[in-house]
Amino acid sequence: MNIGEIAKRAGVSRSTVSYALSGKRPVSEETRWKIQQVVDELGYRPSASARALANGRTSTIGLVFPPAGDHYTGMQLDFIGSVVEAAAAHDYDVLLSPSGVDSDRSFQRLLGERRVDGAILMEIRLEDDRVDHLAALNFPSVAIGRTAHPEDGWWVGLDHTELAAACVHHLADLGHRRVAFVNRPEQLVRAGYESAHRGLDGFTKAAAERGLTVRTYCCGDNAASGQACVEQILRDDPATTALVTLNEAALGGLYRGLAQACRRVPRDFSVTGVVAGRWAETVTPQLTAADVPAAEMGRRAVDLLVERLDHPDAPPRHHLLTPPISLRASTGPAGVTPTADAGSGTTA
Amino acid sequence: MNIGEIAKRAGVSRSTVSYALSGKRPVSEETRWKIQQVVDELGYRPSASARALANGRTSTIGLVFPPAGDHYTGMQLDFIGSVVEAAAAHDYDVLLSPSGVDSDRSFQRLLGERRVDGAILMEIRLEDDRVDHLAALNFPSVAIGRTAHPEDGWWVGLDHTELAAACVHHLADLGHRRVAFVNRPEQLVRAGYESAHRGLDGFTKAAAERGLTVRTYCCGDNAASGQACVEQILRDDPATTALVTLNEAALGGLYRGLAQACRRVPRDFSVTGVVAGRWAETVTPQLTAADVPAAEMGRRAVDLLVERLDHPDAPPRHHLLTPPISLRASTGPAGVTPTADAGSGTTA
DNA sequence: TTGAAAGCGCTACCAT
DNA sequence: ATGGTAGCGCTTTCAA
Repeated sequence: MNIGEIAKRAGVSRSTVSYALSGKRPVSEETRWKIQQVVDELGYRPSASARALANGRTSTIGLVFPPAGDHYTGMQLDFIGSVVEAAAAHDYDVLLSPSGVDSDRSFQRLLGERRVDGAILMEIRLEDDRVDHLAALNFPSVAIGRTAHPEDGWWVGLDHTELAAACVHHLADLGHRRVAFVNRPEQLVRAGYESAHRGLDGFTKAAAERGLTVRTYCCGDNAASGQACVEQILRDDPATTALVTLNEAALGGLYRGLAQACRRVPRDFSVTGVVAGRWAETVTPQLTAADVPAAEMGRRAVDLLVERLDHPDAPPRHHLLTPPISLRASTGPAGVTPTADAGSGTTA
Repeated sequence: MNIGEIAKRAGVSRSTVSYALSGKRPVSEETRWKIQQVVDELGYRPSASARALANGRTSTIGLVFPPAGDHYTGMQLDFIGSVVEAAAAHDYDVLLSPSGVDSDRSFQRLLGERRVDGAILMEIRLEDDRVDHLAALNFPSVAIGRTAHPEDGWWVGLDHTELAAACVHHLADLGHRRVAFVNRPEQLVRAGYESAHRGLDGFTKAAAERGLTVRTYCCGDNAASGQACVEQILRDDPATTALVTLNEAALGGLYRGLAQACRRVPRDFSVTGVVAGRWAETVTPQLTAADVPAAEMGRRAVDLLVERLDHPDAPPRHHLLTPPISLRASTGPAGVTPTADAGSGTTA
């Protein structure tokens, strides 16, 4: 059933039906009522394809996120959820595109076939061909994260440098002198992931500033890798008393590794990092961490995109967030020097 | 740029360009080459809206999942991820719709405006108006989960009854006599969530069969609720020595509650349930559980849907999965009767 | 092997 | 306040 059918039954022209429904032109009370009557009776809804073709807008935004290498992290889930709900609030639907790079089929479809009015990009790299490509096309998009050249882009990001530094200062204030850094997987670091690089930077600089002895590690996005990573850390330097991590998915494994090495948290060993709040609260003891405000970021990204869609020539806007560290239960004062054999007691 | 432009530059008609691109009609080698040349040069891609309007297919499938009440669980993430990737493999895009019920705006848009060729439904209720509605319309869809009347539907589901029963038998075999059941939030149970109901059924029947003393609880989808739930369990019956849970998101809190009540897992207390594998592995000790094969289920759902889209009159198909329990480290023989004061030692 | 043209269902301009 | 109609860009019949 189409608009012509409605027009016929209501005894008016198709354009009148269109206007009555869109409200883009005044329609007499009586006519409007008659049309609404027919529409309700038949349960008519205009075809999205036809409308998109006619007015050039799809009322859909694309959400571009990388294909699961290993799998997805909880934070990604939070982003997806918040973006979808924020978009729904603006009456936009969300089309998912698992694309890590510019050349992915799905990404090309999104843009080339004009399936969406705008896009939100996740998992930004410092040099990101997707961002560059969209910028070159002046295609409306907002990044969750920022590249090495964020000046004139649209994005909402986290100040990972600052956050990682805050973690270091927190630990240093507690007296820790030998601290490890647990990053995302090496593959992602090599790919230039923003959070991994800026986080590492912030950690390294702050540690130097405080005169700490540090070691840095990459770690797979899963519990087993986290456990292995802790074993490696304690093997490399049994005197390590704390760690900072960006790797949410490894967190459970990090805790397990510590437990098996008989390092009690936070008595013998402090753990902190940058992690979405609700995941920080699932571990015991709960993680003291800079809480990634994923829901807020997703919402803001959508708001920014909608603004950009409504005002094609608006100047670039962005939000850089620096959430505070939430003090929970995983950090404490550095105790007496841990005995070396506590470290060597690690089980395989 | 449109197909007419390509036709002009290639010196052929628009229909020839269309056929050259779709391959639905033979085109001379020479002509095809010329067209491809122009297409590549201009980077032409046909408009998805125009194509959808012309041939009635959007090459998009809808993924309907409930709006985050509290938030999303890890399992939901796994489903979303696997559905998106499986769809991409079939060259379908995925449109997300956060709709709990039939009447949600987003759900109505999906169907009424014909934005998608078919849909995959998550979080099925025993009586689910979305499923009924789609069935009545004969709209191609596949449910992840099954209603109370699954006979002639398309779905891929988990045998929660069997799975929960298997957990009970496992515990009973280990000598546990007093076992608690930790379900999803009461709100979801009331709404009729399939997994919550069938799981509870399976638990109850198997426990009766084995002559166990049981108590059942509802629990919010987060760590704090899990912790509170364990406290309640030990308060209600300090002699409880094991629990079965379907509540993945509460798992960390369950463990924490146990730790704070000084019940060591698995020495003093056994924990098991139905949980996606990778989440079972993030807790310490790792959870012995029936692993929800989320990735496989998502993939199968897409395969089923694509089959249904390709063969509109194919008879209903479905998959009922019963994954085995993966023995990890959270269950053990029931020990000596726990002392009552271990329970009363619970902190608030 | 190719072309012409009639839609697909809607929007929005131009009339009245 | 309303109607007629020309597109939007593609697919697909019908003809040649």
